Amino acid sequence: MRRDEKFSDNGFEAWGGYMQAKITKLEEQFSSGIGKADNRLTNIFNGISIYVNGFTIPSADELKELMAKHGGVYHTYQRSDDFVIASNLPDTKVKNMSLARVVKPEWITASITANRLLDYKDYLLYRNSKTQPKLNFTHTSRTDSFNVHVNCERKESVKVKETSPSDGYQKGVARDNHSNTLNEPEFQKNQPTKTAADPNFISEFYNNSRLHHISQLGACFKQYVNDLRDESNFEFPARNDLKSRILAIDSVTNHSSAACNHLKTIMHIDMDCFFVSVGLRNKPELRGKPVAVTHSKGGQPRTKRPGVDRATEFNLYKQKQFNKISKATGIAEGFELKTRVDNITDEDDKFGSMSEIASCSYEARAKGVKNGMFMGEALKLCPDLLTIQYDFEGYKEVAYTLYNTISQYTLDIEAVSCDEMYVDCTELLKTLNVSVHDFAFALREEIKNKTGCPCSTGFGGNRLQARLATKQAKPDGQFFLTPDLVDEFMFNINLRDLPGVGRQISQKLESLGHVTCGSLQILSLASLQNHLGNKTGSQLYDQCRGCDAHPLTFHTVRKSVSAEVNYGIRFENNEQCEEFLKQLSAEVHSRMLQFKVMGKCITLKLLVRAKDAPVETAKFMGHGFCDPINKSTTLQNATNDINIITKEVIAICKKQNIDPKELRGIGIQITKLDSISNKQVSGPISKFFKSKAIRPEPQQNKPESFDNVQNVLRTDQRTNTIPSTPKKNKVTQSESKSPILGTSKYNLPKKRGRPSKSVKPEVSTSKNVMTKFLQGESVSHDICVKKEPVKENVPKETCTKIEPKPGLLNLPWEKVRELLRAWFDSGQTPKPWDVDLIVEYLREMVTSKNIDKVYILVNFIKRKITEMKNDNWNHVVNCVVEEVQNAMLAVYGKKLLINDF
DNA sequence: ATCCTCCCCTAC
DNA sequence: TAAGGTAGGGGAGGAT
Repeated sequence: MRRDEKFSDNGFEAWGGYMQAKITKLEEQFSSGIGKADNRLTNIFNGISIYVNGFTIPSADELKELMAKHGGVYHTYQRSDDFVIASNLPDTKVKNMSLARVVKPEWITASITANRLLDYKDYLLYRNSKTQPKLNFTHTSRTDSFNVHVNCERKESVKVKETSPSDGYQKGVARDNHSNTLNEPEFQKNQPTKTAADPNFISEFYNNSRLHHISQLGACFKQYVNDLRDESNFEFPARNDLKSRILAIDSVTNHSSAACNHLKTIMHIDMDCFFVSVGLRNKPELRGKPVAVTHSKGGQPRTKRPGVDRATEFNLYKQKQFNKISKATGIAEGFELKTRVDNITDEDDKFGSMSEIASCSYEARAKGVKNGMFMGEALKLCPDLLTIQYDFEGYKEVAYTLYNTISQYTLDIEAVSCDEMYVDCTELLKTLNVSVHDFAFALREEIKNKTGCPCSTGFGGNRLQARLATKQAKPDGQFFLTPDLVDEFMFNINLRDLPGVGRQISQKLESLGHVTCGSLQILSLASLQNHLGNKTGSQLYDQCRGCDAHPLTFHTVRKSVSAEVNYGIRFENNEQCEEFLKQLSAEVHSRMLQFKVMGKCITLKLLVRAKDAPVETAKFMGHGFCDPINKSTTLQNATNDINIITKEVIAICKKQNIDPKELRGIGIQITKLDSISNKQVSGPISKFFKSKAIRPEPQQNKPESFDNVQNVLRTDQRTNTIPSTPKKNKVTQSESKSPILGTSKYNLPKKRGRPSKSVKPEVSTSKNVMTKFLQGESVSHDICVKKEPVKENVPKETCTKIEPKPGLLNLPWEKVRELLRAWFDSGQTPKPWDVDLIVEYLREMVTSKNIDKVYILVNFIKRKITEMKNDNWNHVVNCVVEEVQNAMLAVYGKKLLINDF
């Protein structure tokens, strides 16, 4: 039923009929069996609807029955004689219902967003009010949605009366573990959306934040590559399979191997419009159409919020941007700035949405839509743009599959993000003895089959070339930028497309008259450096010629941990602000535990509404035009103590003397990190042999990857970081390998996997003890200290030589590395006897001609110690290397290849 | 010269 | 409505 006519003041009755029509339509949809009942009910009712008795709508029981009939758990609530509330969302939404009981006429607000619930809430306010506000009804035929605008002065802000726990809802109401918040004051200022003053804001916000997910997932895969390289024996049996698949390709090229044997071949691989591709896996009917992933559902106009002044706010952005460029280049006029707010209209226009597009399909890109663009502008460019929801679980799943696919062929991987990586294919291509094109074809095919998503690959002699090649290859293609092509290829590349050249630098260069690489090649190195600084200048000088000296980094070391929220920050008073700082500190603290780091430097980042900026932001709940404030404290010692962090952060904040009402963004960053295990005491290697005997039941703890899982799979509950669930004991190592999917609902068949080493039963027992022991070792410091000291810790200085000298030879060799890692992480000065133990082990490996393992171990040791940058340890490397080379010369007459790190 | 601190910029 | 996070590199300018 469509209602294009404007409603009069008695429109509520008609609206009751309208809702009835919706219910009827809903029933039709159910009987025709389209989609899932849950979704549709949510869409139609939008969480909650209030029905006023007297209209031709179902009674409470009828409604309950109706909803129950269509599946899902729905609850109805008889709230009073006047009306019935129905909800399919238990608990949190239930809180809203008490509103109906605390209606007072003076609470009517000046302008009310009119989505279902609020329509009727406001109706109720209206009904009880004496002021008789003027009502405007609008109906959007495009989305078939219905808005009501209540035009009335607000007399005072809403205060909600707290109800007693037994009051206000029936028995049998489903509650989840947040039920204690059921009767908390809920309805602030008649605002439908939570602000940061709400107790669950942080987790809810992070659950919905695309940038948060991108960032966390990216970090997760960097760690994953670290872990894989640490644990790997660098054997890649799956290569055989790949090779046979390549040979089976019909058009396999007959020239073998890479074009340039002596040069490196770098591959860059990137999923095509990742979020969209993942979203379309189950929506084949949308393929080939312009699709975007965004929170916005479409082009329905929003109700104007009072106080919003988009023109003023956008001008401020633009002016600031202009000032920056002209200051940097000395050019004061004559260039035109384009910003992404240029094409945004007012809120109540259908092109006024400021929801950001996370990813859009190539069909949408063809019309000019870009990632990061606001929905309003995108709709102008592409009126038939379709939107789909985020699927954060799906992204993890696909990304994990991508990484596992590549890593079964090589671990020379630099993880860029969840959908993108560089791979050094030099050795792989040489071993396979296939052409770049055939390799790329087979690989892309495999990824497409496994994930259902297309990807593109670019190849070149360095990371820059590979990356630009990928851009050329997209979508769903591959491109090999061979050396003979480089010069011509580079000439036409847009400067903006160079990695590292963003908005500021490209605008600067443009104002200097350069848009393409070819053009920039005219500039001298000195002149570039003059404009952009030393490093940036020389990097750009190289880049525009297709050169890039940066090697891939396969192993990353985290340098900072931070958490920030620049959305929904609207505080009434200092208490709310302080409470939020506490919560954010807790978030940072939990991440520090997860990454096992402590930090020395604490930075508080604040966004404060700029003086001239409108109080209401153009973007709903956004931060608007702000002045940034960053203040930091450096502590004496590194810490991960939540109390210290909280205290410092609150102290810094107070010092700034900022009106909490003006705050729009808050972040906490910890830098100058130390690995937490560096703070441990006692030498793990020697200790292990002792502890095996005297420690019957070692502490158990989940493997590190579970932290990642917990954190990344975060749904609503904030997990403490070191839980010990009995079930997790049983998780095998191979299961826990996935940083993402290890625990849970995804029981993806584990296709990846090194051939398991044959392990004898008794060794297996010791392995178990060992594993647990080492995990116990890596429990974070602040937990350790609270526990009763473990026996071995007591005589730590006398924890000397291993008495019944067992040697490392009895251990499975991959365990040796675990042991080594624990040793490196012990934070102690290395003991000579431990060094002897290693040397003896390596000598033995050389004599028994286990060179591949010696190679891995020695390089592992060298890399680890190089990373430590600790002089005490450097001599260990020298000693080990020297002894190993001596043995090598003795046995083989040659030295072992040792890498530089 | 080299380091530290406070930014700005870029990338996903 | 909307969910504008997070990590790393590097420049400017002052302290050592």
